Amino acid sequence: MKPKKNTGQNARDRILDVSEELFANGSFASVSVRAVTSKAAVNLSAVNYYFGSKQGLFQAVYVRRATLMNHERLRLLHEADEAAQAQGRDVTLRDLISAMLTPPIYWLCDEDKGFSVYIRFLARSYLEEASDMDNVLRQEVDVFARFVPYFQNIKPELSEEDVYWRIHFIMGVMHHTINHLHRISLLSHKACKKEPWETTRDRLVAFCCEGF
Amino acid sequence: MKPKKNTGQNARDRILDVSEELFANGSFASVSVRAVTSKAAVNLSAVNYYFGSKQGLFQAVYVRRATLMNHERLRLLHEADEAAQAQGRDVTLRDLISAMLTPPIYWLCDEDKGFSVYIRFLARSYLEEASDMDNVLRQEVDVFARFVPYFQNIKPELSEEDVYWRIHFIMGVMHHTINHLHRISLLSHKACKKEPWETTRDRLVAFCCEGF
DNA sequence: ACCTGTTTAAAACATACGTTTAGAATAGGG
DNA sequence: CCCTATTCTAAACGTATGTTTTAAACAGGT
Repeated sequence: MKPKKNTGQNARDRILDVSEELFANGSFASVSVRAVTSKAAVNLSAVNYYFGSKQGLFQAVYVRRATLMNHERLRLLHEADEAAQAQGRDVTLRDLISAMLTPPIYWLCDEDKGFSVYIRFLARSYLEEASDMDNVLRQEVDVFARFVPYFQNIKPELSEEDVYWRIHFIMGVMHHTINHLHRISLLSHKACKKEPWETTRDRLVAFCCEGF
Repeated sequence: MKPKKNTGQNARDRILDVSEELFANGSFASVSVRAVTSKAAVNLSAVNYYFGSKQGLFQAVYVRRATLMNHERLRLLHEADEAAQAQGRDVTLRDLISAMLTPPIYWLCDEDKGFSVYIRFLARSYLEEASDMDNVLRQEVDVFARFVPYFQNIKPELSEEDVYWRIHFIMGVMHHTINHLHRISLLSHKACKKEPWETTRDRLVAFCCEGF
């Protein structure tokens, strides 16, 4: 009768949290429903009860926080846009790329919240053949489409195709960093140390700005 | 008694070819031994006979062509180095990055050979938790280590850490392109068309050169 | 032909999987 | 308190999994 019991950590949320983490570290097929339910300390059938199927659970994990990050990106874009207009200048390339990369990188390195896990989950999802991953991507695609006119305004000589290719490359740098930040030390023959997230973000933004 | 029967397509090779393709399109856990053997038209137990286990098969797929690509990279590096020395100049940034990216991108877009499949397999392997993937990566890491002095020679102001971060970013752009080339159209709102591999390579190299 | 090592075949094994079912426990409103 | 909808539990179902076993087929050398 009542719409929802939203008191702290009910079974549903616990399942989402746990499966978010497991899906972030392993592929869809490699994570079993039993692993999720046992780690979440709920009954095996809870997944099917709340989400219908394992696939339904996966999509629920995605949906839960997807819009937040993209809204944050658009918020940063508008913020930069208004600041630029106030000063009677154009938005800078750095503003745009920073607006795209700051939310995920900030969340990735923010160890307190569960967002860090979600970012890794998201990056991995890109490789998941889970049938409707194309639909899942569409939201992010639409957000980036909003950035395109700004890019073209700054670099009018670029075709739309050029812009999209460069955005594609930026996503590549971002995803790779998300997926392999934990072994950057190995990949660099121990040359790279742990550093604050702003430093990592700045490296990323600098590389992408120049590349663009 | 005889060392090996290398006549064309024996069962072992057929298994390797098929599983290479399946592992390129799906995660380790999502590809079943039965799917491999049935598609390869061999008996179910052939995988365990030849490779000991499913894991053994996966590593065998990796090992089969891993050294080739890295040798090709080093070959291009030496080629550029000698050409530069002959003209009494330094190797260019473009030479270095092109040497890293040309082999995988060329193979990726070469539809005749099975290498295209392998490149996608490789890119996906990076996300596989298959226990010793860190060892698997080491070979590629070692190859890139050979590039580092050249980069530092061109840009002496960069620390070793800086160089490795930039190489890391280049890998990101490359892997992302490999993994998502098939849906670049979707990601770009249909703005990006199919194009010859050299064009794609040049986009990549240009982006990475500027970013570096 | 015989022997020897290699390869293929069919069947079975034990376990893990996602999902379903039927019923008990729980909670809140009347 | 009773009623109803929701949540949770335990057990089972059918199937798919990786691997093992046993033996047959095959090949090449002597």
